[in-house]
Amino acid sequence: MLSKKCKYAIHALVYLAERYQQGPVHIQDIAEQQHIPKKFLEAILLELRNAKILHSKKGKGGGYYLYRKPEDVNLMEIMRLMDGAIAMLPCVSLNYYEPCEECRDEKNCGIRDVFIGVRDDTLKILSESTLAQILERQKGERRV
Amino acid sequence: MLSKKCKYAIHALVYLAERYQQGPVHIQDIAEQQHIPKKFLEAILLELRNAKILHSKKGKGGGYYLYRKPEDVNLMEIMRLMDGAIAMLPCVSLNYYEPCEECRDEKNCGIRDVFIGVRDDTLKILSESTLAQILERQKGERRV
DNA sequence: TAATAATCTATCAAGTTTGTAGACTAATAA
DNA sequence: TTATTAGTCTACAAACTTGATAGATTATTA
Repeated sequence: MLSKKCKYAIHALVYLAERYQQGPVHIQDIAEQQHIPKKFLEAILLELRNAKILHSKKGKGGGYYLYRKPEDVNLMEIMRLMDGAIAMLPCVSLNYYEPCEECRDEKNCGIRDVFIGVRDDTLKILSESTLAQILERQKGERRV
Repeated sequence: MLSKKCKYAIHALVYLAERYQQGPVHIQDIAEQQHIPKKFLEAILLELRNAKILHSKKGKGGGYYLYRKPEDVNLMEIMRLMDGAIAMLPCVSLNYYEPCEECRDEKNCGIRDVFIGVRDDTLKILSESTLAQILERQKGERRV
């Protein structure tokens, strides 16, 4: 399950993607519209800023805005940033690999094979799911 | 990530699948061989028993044994039993559905669509991954 | 009926997640 | 230059979840 932190991050980013190239949006605004505790959101936005996904502007008229194009930000990256590994087992994680304590013979582990498959399918979808795509789908569905 | 509980369950079941139709195996044996805290394992096996995946026999010469054939026990069922929902968002879970607090318009949610895709791919693999298959792969790989 | 091994209840320690408070810093506009 | 605005940073705490343990009880079998 995604953490609340990660869900908040995704919602905030979609919100900012809708306002791409329309100047800085301030935290308060995002927090209220997306029902996210402001102080918690601050920490999240800061992380996204450090990851070069967002930029910020201080002072009056300041706020956060998307640094990259909405088509260049995908859910794989966001989820790794917020929640860490996407894989279901540490021993199949690409970015957060750790050997399984239980496992004494990783190469001959039949369980591992299953989760390599799950990981690959999951990463494929998540890496192809960009903010632009999410916006596109929402608009598309609204017309129905 | 899978919980330790779930990993323990899978390992214990694979262990019992290797000893299918060879009489009851007692907890102590499984716990030692798979390096699982005995008392914790007790609770896990009990749950698996209540789910009709295992049976048990009390008294001397007693223990646990697989109730169904190894090809009739898949990881989807085990994971749901141990960890609950497999989906990454409550609003796309088939067995543990809950509306997302954040979401005000579930049908037009572009985020949701992504995770429906992830869920479907994941469930497909997990439901096809049976204890028999896991054993098969391990044996196959050992020959190499 | 003694020994064995599963069953049940209760509890606890540790870690993680979520949320809050307040001081500090940079930018802007008057 | 100064007041105001709004992001930045540090620290913390409540709530929840996970992982693990202890001990009494019950059923079975030799």
